[in-house]
Amino acid sequence: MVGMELRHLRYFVAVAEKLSFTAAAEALGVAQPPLSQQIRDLETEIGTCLLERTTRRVSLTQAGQDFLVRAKAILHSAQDASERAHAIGCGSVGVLNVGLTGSMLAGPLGKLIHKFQETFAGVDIQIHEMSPDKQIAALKSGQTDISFLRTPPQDPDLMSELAWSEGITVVLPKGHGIVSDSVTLSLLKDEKFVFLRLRDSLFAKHILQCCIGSGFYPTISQQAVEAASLTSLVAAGFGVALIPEFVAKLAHANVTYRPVVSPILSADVYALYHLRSGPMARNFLALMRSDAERLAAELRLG
Amino acid sequence: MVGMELRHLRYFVAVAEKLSFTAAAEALGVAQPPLSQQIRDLETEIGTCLLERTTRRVSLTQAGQDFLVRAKAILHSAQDASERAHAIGCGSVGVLNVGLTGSMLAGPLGKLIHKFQETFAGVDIQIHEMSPDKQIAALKSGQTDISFLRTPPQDPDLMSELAWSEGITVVLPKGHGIVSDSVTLSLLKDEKFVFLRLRDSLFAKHILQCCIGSGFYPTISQQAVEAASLTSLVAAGFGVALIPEFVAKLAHANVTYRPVVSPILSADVYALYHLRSGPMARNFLALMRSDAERLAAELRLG
DNA sequence: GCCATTAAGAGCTTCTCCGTATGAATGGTG
DNA sequence: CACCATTCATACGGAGAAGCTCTTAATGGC
Repeated sequence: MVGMELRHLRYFVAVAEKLSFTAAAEALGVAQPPLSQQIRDLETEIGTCLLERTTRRVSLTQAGQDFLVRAKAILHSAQDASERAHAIGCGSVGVLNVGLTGSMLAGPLGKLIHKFQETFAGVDIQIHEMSPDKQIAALKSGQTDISFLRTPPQDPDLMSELAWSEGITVVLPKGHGIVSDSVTLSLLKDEKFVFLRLRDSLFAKHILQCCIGSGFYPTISQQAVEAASLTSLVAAGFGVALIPEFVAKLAHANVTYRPVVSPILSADVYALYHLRSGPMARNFLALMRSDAERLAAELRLG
Repeated sequence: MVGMELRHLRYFVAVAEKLSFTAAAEALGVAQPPLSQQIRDLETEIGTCLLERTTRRVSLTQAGQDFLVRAKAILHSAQDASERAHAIGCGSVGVLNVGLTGSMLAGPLGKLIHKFQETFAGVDIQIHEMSPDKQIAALKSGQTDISFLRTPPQDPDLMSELAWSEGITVVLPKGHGIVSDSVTLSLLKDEKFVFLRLRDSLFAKHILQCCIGSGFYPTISQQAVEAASLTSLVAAGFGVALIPEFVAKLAHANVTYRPVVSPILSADVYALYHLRSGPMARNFLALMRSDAERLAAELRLG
């Protein structure tokens, strides 16, 4: 005999619980002789009798009683391990680490995460707020599974996919001279601007390029780290700011918002994931894609 | 595939720990192609990939990492269950319930139990003091595995075996007229006797028969339940007593002991055990037999 | 670009697990 | 008391699975 197998345990447990070889054989869907043979093999392997049998009665030895408990536990563990691995393989169990910047949750991501948690109740979503460069490093090291950025990096290990597009909104201090419902970028060329810190924020660089594209280099009066701070700085009189549409959802009493209608600016958000990202990230992306219509509709509504 | 087997787990753990099919195959003593096949079968059975493999590198998926931990635990449990059952089957692990009367430990039984505990360190000996009839009931119900009595009962389920023989000692109150080093039973025919309660004690009945056999019916002044009480009653002046030799080891200041030399009386102690007693009881009996010479020598020395 | 290494596939062999037929033992019943 | 029914063990043959050898495809290093 080369070794004990789970089949031996399954057979033994059946016999031990029925206290009958014939009844156990029927329950197992095998004939009685091979069952007897397998039990015999098991006893030989272990080196002790597990069952006392006469032709009329089957009973457990002390060793058999102890082994029965353990065999059942082992079979249960095996079943559990199999189901668990399957669930992890399907992405329906585990921890999904999501990297994002603090200002990202104001957009559609919140609803997406909520929907994902409803669909995959076994998955625990951990949100990690971090700066864009940290996000990329975390993705590459495996600390996070998926990340949301406004500008995807060039990296052969990382895949990027457009998650959603937002319009860009200008934030004006209350009582500002511009009163039209919408503005053009060039209209703002003489304003002072509040920017996110150009060193850190790819989004800020993008806005800067848009301004240059509209024929002016913006005067930057102040730089901030957190996107939510921009609105407060505008309210404090430091100038105006260009922010992603959904960040403007965070209403502020002392400012007014105006959509930018020319040029048509977009603040794209990309989902980033590793080439060998797990099934949970794939599920998240799949849900995101299937949810694209809802996001698009929400975008049209503003 | 009919079901997962421990073989699959053994193979998977080998591959997962070596991160190489060829190295794992060599370690397992099988060829590489069947190993690949078995892993593939396992993945099909579970319903998810456990290993990511290229022709140059093997790595674990998340599901594989989780499954590896559980598979190792299962294999360990199986090994442990097997070894444990073997140990119980050998009688080297478990609880041995010994029934005896309180006065029995004064003899060679103490040393025997001590020696058994040294030999079978995994066995926990539980001593149950109870009256003879309770001992028999306990044996038959399985509450005890082995019991020590001075007269074996007639019962088809119970086996008895002579454990040891003691001489019989007469206990005299200090200053008693008999001063010779040894006495004959008939010399005591006019004494008052302290007996164990005849209703309970088979030993007392035996002594009574011996007296009758020596031509007199003893005058019983008092009956006791505990053998150790006999000596105290003699010291208190209730008469003389006939007790097993080893009980006389419990010295008492106000009495003297004299061996009975005629007739040669013996107080036999029998080991009782159930027909289907476990291996621990068998081991105990085997040790008792192999120890018989030592006991006999001790008996000769008195 | 070639070679070494590694995993996977094909075909065949061996082993073992299982089913049928049969035997032996025991407990109940007429 | 003998018979019968039930139950477990044994014997043997066949189907299927596991394993081995040979070979192929793919990848990383030189």
